[in-house]
Amino acid sequence: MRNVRVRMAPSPTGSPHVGLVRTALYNWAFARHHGGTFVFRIEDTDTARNTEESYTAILELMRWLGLDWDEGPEVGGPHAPYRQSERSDLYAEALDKLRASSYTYDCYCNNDEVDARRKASGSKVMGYDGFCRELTADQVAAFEGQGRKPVVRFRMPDGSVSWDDLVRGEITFETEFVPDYALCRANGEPLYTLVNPVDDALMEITHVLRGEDLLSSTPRQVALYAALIDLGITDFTPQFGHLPYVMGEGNKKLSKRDPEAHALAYRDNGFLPEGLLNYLALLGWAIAADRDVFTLAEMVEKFEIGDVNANPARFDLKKCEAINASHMRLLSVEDITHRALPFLKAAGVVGDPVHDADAQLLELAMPLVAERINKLAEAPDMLGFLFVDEESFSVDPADAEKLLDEAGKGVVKAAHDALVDLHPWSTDAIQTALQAALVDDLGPKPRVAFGPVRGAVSGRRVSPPLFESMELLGRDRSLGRLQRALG
RNA sequence: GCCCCCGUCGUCUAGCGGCCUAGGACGUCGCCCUCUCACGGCGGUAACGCCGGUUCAAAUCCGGUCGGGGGUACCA
Repeated sequence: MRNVRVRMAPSPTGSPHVGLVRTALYNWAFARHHGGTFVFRIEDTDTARNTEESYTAILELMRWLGLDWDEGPEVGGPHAPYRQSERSDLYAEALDKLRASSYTYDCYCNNDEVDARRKASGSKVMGYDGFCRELTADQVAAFEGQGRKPVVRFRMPDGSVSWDDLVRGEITFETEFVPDYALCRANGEPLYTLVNPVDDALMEITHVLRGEDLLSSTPRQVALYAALIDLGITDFTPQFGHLPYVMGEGNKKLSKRDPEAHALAYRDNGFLPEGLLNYLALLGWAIAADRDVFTLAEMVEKFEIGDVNANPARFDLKKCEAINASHMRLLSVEDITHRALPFLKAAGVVGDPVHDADAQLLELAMPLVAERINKLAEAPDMLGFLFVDEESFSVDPADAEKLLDEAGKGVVKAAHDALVDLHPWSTDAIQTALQAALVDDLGPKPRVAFGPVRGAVSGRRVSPPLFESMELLGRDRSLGRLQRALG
């Protein structure tokens, strides 16, 4: 078999979509599994819709995910450049060859004329009717005389076109239902229909793994490939595999309007790239009957395109979070600390750069929270109370109301009294003292007894373990906060 | 309308003729653990769209039907 070469070819329009990530992942995993080449190409021929922001976001996304490409923007390669906007001469050349052949013809029709003819003929096929297929020189002269500029149309062959889809098996289209299509605009600008197959051919792409939405354009490409081969532009047709959609709520494709659709938002919300990727991999593929959590390396080892499911998958944020949480559990405390740092800095929990004292405290505190957060972005809320200045410290108003009523204050007072002369100030000693003072003497259930203390000290109803937290906070600050809660 | 794709628990899936009174995961419900939360443990809930056919035997193969999705551009 020829060396595997696959590509991801996004259009830089809008904010990158999770469906794009899934497609990129499958291509990447396929390439890595087969020891092939992963090409990254930017399809920015539609100048009206492309933006530089989107282009930058896609690169940033790929880098964050760790889906490295062997050829493409910023890394170059033998088929550079990899942005279609910089490859115009290549398309012009291919178009010239096509135009000089009988595979295409110049077409002078406009939409209204085509519509009118269809209405008159009663044809059920919607697209172009082939009117200009056999124009005489006189007819061409007449159109030119009217100042019309032609588009170049590909002449679909008679009969049928079929291919063995890598995920769906044999697919056949009768070409009577696949109208002749334009390869470029009348102003000469090449269209996707030309540019995409030509680049795949030039870049020697062997397997085209793309979204199901391109399924119906595949017969056109297969037919075009025959022409490209005949014209010596390439010498083989790639294999195609059409991946199922990633759906949103209801029965529609996950759209850019859905917040879950935006890939970079997962990074900003504290997801791990390995968590997102693992979840997305599950949308259409399974590593085993009884396993959901795996590493990228394991995926590379096991990924077969033939195992990909053909039916569309609904995106489920809950499961995505659960898979992410599993990956959090796989990380060392040091790793989580390192990765949570940007979130802690952004929230102002620690400074940037981090002071030595904060770094030390973080090292002690992180083990307490690492296993109780499911996303990195949850770290600041859990840790903030340890780092905040006493002047800025405050108890969450809603939690204060629940925890620090009259009874709660009684508990806090008792806790303060029990701890004021405590030595040493250690987790064990604090726990023993509070247990004796609050539970054994006053009698309430532990959860009732420790709640108000937790609120007074951490400022929240939910916090890292109380006694450990108080040890880290130190005697003065702990007692001070208890005192404050009483006032 | 026409063409194409798809159809297993609420969701993602395993299943590729007998191992299936259909397995796992998320969700959900109950219980346990417990200083809160999270983790963890145990148990429950819940699916082969429908109708025919092939076969000793069908979730698995075939046909039809219904349902969902996509395409039908001088968008990609």
